[in-house]
Amino acid sequence: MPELPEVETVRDGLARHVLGRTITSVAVSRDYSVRRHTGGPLDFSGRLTGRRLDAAVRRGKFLWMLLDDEDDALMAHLGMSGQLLVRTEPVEHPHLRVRLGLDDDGYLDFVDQRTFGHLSVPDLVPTADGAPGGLGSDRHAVPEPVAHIARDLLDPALDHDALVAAVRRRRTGLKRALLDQTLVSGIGNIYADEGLWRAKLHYARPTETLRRSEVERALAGAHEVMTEALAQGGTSFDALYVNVNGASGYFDRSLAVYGQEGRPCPRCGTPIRRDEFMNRSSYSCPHCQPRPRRGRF
DNA sequence: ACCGGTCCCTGTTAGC
DNA sequence: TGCTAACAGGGACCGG
Repeated sequence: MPELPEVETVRDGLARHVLGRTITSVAVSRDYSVRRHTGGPLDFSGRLTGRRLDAAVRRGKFLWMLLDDEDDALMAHLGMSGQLLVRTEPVEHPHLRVRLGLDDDGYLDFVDQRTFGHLSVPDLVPTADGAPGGLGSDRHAVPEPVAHIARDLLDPALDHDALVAAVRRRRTGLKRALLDQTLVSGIGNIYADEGLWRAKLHYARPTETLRRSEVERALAGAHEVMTEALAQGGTSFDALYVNVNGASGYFDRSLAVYGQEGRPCPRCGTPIRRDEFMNRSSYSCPHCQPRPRRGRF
């Protein structure tokens, strides 16, 4: 599934391929894919037709394109299986949900197998801290639905010390905190597990008992995995999501614990364990990441 | 204000 | 072989 590095790759691809293009037509083939747009599918199409795509911006896994320097934007969340594909021809696709026709006779297609992703055209609101809304634009504004989403680890305007302090003020498990979008955005299940393994910390460590240095290690671990994934996967915009299941080459080669139940830990050889966690899975090394006596899940 | 549980979707895979 | 159930998971939402 697209995690932050993949979304950043898409953002970069949009910035290089469709910036400055004007939308000439909008076709919504699945209403559910625009369910977050308040005015419905017709309003969605109406608000986009004739608009120029001016900048591609990202915060966490939210992505948006500014429209004509005005106070709204085309916003996308790719969910688990969403893809934004730049086409020169109207290619048929079984999971095509929205197609934007562009004034260079090309297309921007939103393809989404599992339809957890969505598009909308929300209004922009000023950022609370007066800094740029995200990566890709200097404009101090974000789409309204993104206003409560925290900055991510790759954001230059992220207040790192404040984040560490906020995590330690929480009374929850460490992994829950890492996944909490209102604390820090863009860390998904895979990156949380991989980051915690690098930091040698168990996911259920209670946040209120963590040392500052331990929180910093956990964040550094997640940052490291993201940076490496970005460096390896960030070159081919069109080919990135050819595999619908989202398994990029990076994940095939580089995962230490995620999905590796029973396989040896790359560091110590102990078989990786899998636990039920928040109705999904957590993978960790029983030796490198000892379970706390009183864990918070 | 904070915290944790539930649900939304659909294609693939595992199991009977 | 054909069916069902489990699984993948970010974020909105809701109740405590």
